[in-house]
Order: sequence, then C-alpha cells, then structure tokens
Amino acid sequence: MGRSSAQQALRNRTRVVEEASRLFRERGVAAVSVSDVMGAAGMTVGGFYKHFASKEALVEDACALSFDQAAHVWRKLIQRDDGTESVAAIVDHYFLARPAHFTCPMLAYAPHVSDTNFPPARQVYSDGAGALLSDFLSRGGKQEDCEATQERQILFAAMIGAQLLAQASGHADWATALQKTVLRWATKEHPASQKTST
Amino acid sequence: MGRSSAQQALRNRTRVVEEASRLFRERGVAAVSVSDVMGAAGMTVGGFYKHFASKEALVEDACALSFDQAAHVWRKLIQRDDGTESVAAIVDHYFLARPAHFTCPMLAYAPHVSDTNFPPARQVYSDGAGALLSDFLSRGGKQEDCEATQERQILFAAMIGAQLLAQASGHADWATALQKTVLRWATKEHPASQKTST
DNA sequence: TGTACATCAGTGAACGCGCGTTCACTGATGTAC
DNA sequence: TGTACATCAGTGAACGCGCGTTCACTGATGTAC
Repeated sequence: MGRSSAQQALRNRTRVVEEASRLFRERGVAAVSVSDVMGAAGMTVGGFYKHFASKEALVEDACALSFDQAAHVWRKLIQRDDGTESVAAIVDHYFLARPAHFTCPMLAYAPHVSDTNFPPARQVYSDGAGALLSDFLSRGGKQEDCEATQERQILFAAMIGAQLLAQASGHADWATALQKTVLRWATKEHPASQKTST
Repeated sequence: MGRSSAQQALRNRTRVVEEASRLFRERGVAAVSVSDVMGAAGMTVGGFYKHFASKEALVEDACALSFDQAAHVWRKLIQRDDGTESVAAIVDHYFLARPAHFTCPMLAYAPHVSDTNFPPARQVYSDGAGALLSDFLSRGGKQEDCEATQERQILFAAMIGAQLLAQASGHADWATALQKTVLRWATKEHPASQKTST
C-alpha cells in the first residue's frame, strides 16, 4: 500500500470530511478522536496530516459540510406536494433526531465553538446557522419584518431549545411535552398551511 | 499543614462544590480539571478523593448546586415591586449571561450529560431543569393546560435556544436579533403584566 | 512504448502532554486513660 | 487537666491512559528522457 493516485487522494480526503461530519454530529467533536475519523474512513492516523493542518482544520471543513447537509435536508422537507411550503415538517423532523441519527449541527458543534475561542470554526458555525435561520424565515410568507416573521424567529429558537433539553434530559416527560407544544404551535402557524399533519 | 478539623473539612468540601459549580458554569465541565477546582478552592489535587469518589461525583453535586442557585435567582427576579410577577425579567437576565458571568446550567451541563451516558448526573440535570420549567410555568397566571401555559412553554424553549445560538455564534447579528424578538415576545405576553420594561 | 527516477499518499510506531486517579507521607485533630 | 496514641484531611509526586501530532519509512504514482 504505497502512494495513492491524485484523484484517489482527493476521494479519500472527501471521505474523511464526510465521516467526520457524521461522527461529530453523532457524538460531538470532543468525543471523536482523529484516529476514530481516520478509522471510519478506512485509513490510519498518520496520513491525516497530509490533508489537514490540525484536528481544528478538519472541524472547520466538517462543520461546513454538516450545515450544508442540514440545509439540503430542510429544503427538501419544506416542499409540500401541493406546492405550498411548511416549516412544521422541519420541526417534526428536527425532533426525531436521536443518537445514531443525524443530530442538528447547531447543537452538535455548539460546545466546541463556545468553549474556548476558535475564531475560524466559530465563523463557519455562525454562517451556517445564520443561513439555516434565513431559510427558515423566508419560507411560507416572505413578508418583511411583520409579526409573522417574528413568530417564525420564536419558533426557530424554541425548536432548538426544546431539542437541547430533550437530548440532555434523556427525553424526560416534561421535555417531550415541551416538544409536543412546540410542534403543535408550528402547525398552527400561518393559517394558509394548516393541512400539515402531526 | 496536617489534618483539618471535622467542621473545617466540611467547609472545605462545600467550598470545592461551590467553586466547581462556578467554574463548570463559566467554562463547561470538560474544560475544567479536578486540579483547577481544587486550586480555586485553595487546596491541592490529592485531597480531592477524600471527599469525592470521582470527578463525576463532583459533577453531580455541582450540577445540583448550580440548578439550586439558578432557581433562587429566578425566584428573586420574578417578584416585582407591585406584587405582580413577570417572566420577562427572567428572560432579560438570561440573555445577559456571558463568559465570566453565570451561565445557565441547562446550557453549561448539556454537553456533559448528552455525551455518553452518565445516568446519575443526567437525573440531576433532568430534575433541575424540570424544576426551572415548572417554576417558569407556574408564575403569573396559574391556569391549567390553557393556551397561556403553552405560550409559556414556547417562551421557555425559545429563551434557551436563542441563548445557545448567541453564545455559539459569538453574538452574531442574527442571533442578537433573535434574542430581541424573544424578549419582546416575553414582555407582550400576559396583558395583566404589561408594565414590564425592556 | 519503455525505462529510470523523483514524488508523495498512506503506514504504524513513537513522542509529549494533560488528564483523572493513586499513594506514601505529614502533622494537627480527636480520643482514651 | 495532662499525656500518649490512633485517626485521617490534606500534600505533592507519581502512575497509566488517550489524545493530537510527528517521523522514518514504503511503494505505487507521475514524470522525464
């Protein structure tokens, strides 16, 4: 097993970032080692630094990919059969996330970028989360700074808060009740999209 | 410096838990070592295991204390001069939390109890957060499962979600805007308490 | 097209570091007489 | 009250471990002629 071809090397690098994105979302950045990622990508540790300057550099790439993946899923979820759009589908899907599922990058990377100051990773996080929020707000009615947009902001924040509490508390009864209330509120929003199922 | 008296030993133990609670809320559990805590309490590492079976045991005690402290602060904040009660004061105070300030235990301990499974610490977290929610819901109007209570649940989740995003994004513009919207929504709630200031 | 050689992606052992934890030791505390 | 001794809270060096990172090495790839 000697040198890999240029295109194979690039495929390997991509694979590493993909596995990192998956593992970081599943277990969190701190709980996943460089060896774990390289192992998941079918390689050994040593080769890692041919592609990345440090673990932190990998986190940046993986974080960006995680947010891209989440944005892509959201865009698919939001499209309804009848052509209308519903954020309730996003909320519903969001609450399904469990270990081994794909956790939301906003929650998965938060401890890492909050901890000490990692300016580049924090920027990737801020841009990625800001884009998700922007998507979330612009769907349905594209009104300006009206009351509906504000309620969308509330819903966005409530969705994340409820999921954080559900995961941290081990899906305690009160946390599950909180999720249900948030989901019910999401389906009630914007009378034009009331067909959304629970 | 030999043996300490029984009451001094108890005072020291209490001091360790207090410093741990403070440091864990400031930097997170993972970023604070046992040596850090003992140093902050004015002692050296070795004595730690005369009081606690492991770092995890300290986390349990510190987590419980952090939630008690938060509940105490909330109860004071919620009492208004005119005898009425307002959750808006809690939301306002909640958003002030920054590094070196006292961060919310629901956010500070979430990475630790979510990570791998620490059943006892998770139970402490779940009980503590559930108590905060219960307090939050029972203030103002003690209505049963009416619409007002549901809006309180939304507000609770939104407050936590908005603060998480603000901290993780480094107080990005969009996150600050989100906080403002949540705070405005909190003051609008419950017409009987509309005197609340921004 | 074939040959000789430099390149470099990937290997796997090793390094330094900080962590949680252990342990022999110290000396003031608490106790028995 | 005094004295002799056992207890044990706290010390600080040391341990084992896993982590991120480094490095000498390998051998297929890519290149020059």
